[in-house]
Amino acid sequence: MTNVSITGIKGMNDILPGEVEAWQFLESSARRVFAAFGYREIRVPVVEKTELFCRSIGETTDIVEKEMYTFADKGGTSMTMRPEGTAPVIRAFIEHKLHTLDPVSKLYYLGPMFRHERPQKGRYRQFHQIGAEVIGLDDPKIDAQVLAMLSHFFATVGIDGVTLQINSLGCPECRPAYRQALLDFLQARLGQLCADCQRRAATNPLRALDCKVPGCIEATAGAPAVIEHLCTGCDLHFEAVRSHLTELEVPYTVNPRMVRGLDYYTKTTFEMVTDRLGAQSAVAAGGRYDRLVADLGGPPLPGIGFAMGEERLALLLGARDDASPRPALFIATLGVEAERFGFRLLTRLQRQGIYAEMEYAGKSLKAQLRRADKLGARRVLILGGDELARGIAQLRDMAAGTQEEVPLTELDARLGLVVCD
RNA sequence: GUGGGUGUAGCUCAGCCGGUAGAGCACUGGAUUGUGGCUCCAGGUGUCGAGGGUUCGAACCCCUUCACUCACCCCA
Repeated sequence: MTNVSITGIKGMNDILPGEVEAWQFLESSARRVFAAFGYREIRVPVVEKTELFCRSIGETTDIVEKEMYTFADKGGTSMTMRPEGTAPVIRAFIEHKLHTLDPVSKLYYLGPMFRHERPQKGRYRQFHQIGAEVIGLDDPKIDAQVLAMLSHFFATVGIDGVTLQINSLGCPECRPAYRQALLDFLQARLGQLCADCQRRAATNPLRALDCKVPGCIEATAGAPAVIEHLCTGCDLHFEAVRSHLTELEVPYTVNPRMVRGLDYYTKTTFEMVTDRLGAQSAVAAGGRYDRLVADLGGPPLPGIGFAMGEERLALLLGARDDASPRPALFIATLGVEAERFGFRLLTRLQRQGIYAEMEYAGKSLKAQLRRADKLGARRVLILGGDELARGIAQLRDMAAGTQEEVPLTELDARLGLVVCD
């Protein structure tokens, strides 16, 4: 209201008490699930040299072309707030030669990412991802295992209504031929395509397959699919992934039109999609990147990974029961003496890990009880001048509405306090 | 970057055809000078998002601007 107050930055949100519990639940669930599959956490900086993202994500992607928070530091180096997590993780992997410790690295990370886009539902400028990467294996079994883990995570946190879609993008061997086939197909129907798709035909023909304009969906209905143009190696790999998914009873559908926004993907790609997020459909996405480690100057190791959007997960989790903590004891006092006694007792309880509250503003007993009720306190200790004089306190059970007199000498035992302080 | 919607009390919102604001919830106090929930009573701060214009008079009409929001593009 006051026009002088400082507000937060557009698209960068505060996560308040009441919301943060869902985030903690998602993060602890992810840690537990990932640990069981052998992943270890890695923490990397939020800022990297700009070049890292240009080289990994691709110079001509939207992310690199117009969505990065890039600035020059005081030495003049171009720095960028990370728009995704895989590139920094691979950079760290290479820099610390993690492949010399173990031929296979399974890593996970979580934290904020930054993209300068126009915010909307499920899409923010600072958003948070939970991601995992496996480096050093190209066996289709690991593709299936990654998907099994992802799918299990959703089951664990209780998010349903999501579907796993998979596709294969081929490799540098089979992709050029496919790209040409698609290009020929689109060129022949250019007139039927929307303006955006006509542009895409020139820049990124795969995107035309993803267009939502009815005319384009119709025009591209018979377009060649990547998975029909895979080379033998990629085809065998994809078939093996599929059969392993069936063995592991991971439900999935093949979406031959699935497209990636980052250039480094090869072979298997996948998304966890939903129709409950407004215009956003992907809650998690990832794929194989068999060239990336080498492209960034590391050993020629294959990799596969995914990232989940934490805001999107939280939206799907929906409003959960308010888990605000309830005090085990509320201390209500009347008079200076009693207040002093109560304040000491309060601190002793808190030091022993027992959540206790009291009123600090010297209000009426009625007001104190009202606050105790609002906080959901299970019991209230009532201490007035009368009680102090008699060496007792009233211990009230809020749910039952009953109370009893407890001698002060027995108070510690009744409140579960260890006797020596 | 482009388009739509919405801005009125702490929150959710009402406010007709222009006559300078209301309800519910929440909060505080009281009914009960020391006993919560239920009930009843009382209590109010709004620069009506901001700036300008039309008018005797604007929350309402016009213009501009900002914020939020949804969607396009694109993506987790």
